[in-house]
Amino acid sequence: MHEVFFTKLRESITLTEEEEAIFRTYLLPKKIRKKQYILQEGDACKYAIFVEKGLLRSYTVNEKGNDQIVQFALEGWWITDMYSFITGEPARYNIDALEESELVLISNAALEELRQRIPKFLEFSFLQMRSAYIAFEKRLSYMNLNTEERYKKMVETYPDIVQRVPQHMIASYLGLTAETLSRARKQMSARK
Amino acid sequence: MHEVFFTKLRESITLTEEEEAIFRTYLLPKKIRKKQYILQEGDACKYAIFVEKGLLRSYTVNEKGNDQIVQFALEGWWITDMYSFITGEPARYNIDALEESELVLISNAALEELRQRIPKFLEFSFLQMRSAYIAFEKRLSYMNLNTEERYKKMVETYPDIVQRVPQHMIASYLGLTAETLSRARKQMSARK
DNA sequence: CGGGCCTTTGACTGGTTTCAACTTCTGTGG
DNA sequence: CCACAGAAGTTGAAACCAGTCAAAGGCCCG
Repeated sequence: MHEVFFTKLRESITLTEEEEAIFRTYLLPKKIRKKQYILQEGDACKYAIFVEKGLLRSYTVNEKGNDQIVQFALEGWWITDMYSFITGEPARYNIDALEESELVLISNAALEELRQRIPKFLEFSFLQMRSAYIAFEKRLSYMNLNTEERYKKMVETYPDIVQRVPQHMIASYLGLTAETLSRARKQMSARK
Repeated sequence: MHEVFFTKLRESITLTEEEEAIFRTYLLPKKIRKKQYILQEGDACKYAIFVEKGLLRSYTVNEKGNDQIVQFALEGWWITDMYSFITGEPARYNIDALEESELVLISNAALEELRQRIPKFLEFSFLQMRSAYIAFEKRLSYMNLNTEERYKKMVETYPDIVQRVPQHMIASYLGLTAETLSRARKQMSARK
């Protein structure tokens, strides 16, 4: 149970048996099917979601009715509407499953208690947040590249996501239309 | 000395006199003139920079020779090339002063020691990082808006920056050319 | 086998960039 | 204190890239 979760944790910090036991009392396992929502826009985002298995995405729907994918989350990744999660405001994102998935849910209160009770976990949280920050910074810098370069970066950074996700969702994640990405790919393969 | 720095700190956490004294031993004050570099692409980014007074920017120069502004930093803000700062890799950003500025520099080793010695500071760091993360997420979502909306968001989010920074730098920060922003502004004022 | 989703392709449109010229503003040195 | 050079902002015209709309073909799953 929660194997990936603890493996991931042990990569950065060492937990005693007691600490691990404390942890377990806060974790909420959950399985969801493909296309099932775990969060819908407007609801309060009560949980941070850790992906044990499967693949999720968060996205918003803009005025024109198009999805804009904010994030993907594979095995070992976290996903949530961070703002809603910590403020309690209604969520601006939807989160749903692109594959059948196994999740671990944790509430904000639980995380706060854990950070309090297990100082090493506070450190872990800091490091995680810092990595996420850097990833975002990188991604933002890619938004100035042209279509082709942007797609290339995506493929080299997250080859597994590109493989497992429909192409039009990759396009959405990159801020492109499905058509534009399709054409860019065609050109790339023609040149090669 | 370092007034803004400690004010900012005290907004989130309470420090004893000893703790504050410990802090001071790690801080490196520095004044720089307008247009002066504090970090250049290729050098290792040794310091996280806290702005006591003034205004800095970080930016990259792309293949075409255009600046791309990554971040601005006003009084009370942090700025650094986070990736270079924590890995020691050569920096990918330049950081320079847009106004005469007073800074506080801290090395990564110093921050690590401080987080170790003063647990409250670890918590502070976590919270700061989390806020920065949310800000980035928000900014990324604005990149899908059209020119006018993007500029409006900028004005409402950071009115002080818009006031103090040349317009073509705002354009760069928003991922636009100076000409496009100029035209958008003209249209906006014509309609009003 | 059929339906729905996904991808591709074409024609058209529109917004942004690019390049160049001109004006306005600003700061500096004579 | 004025003159001048450089930086910043504006405007126009042309080229280009991505978006939009529409349609067709492919593929997977029930």
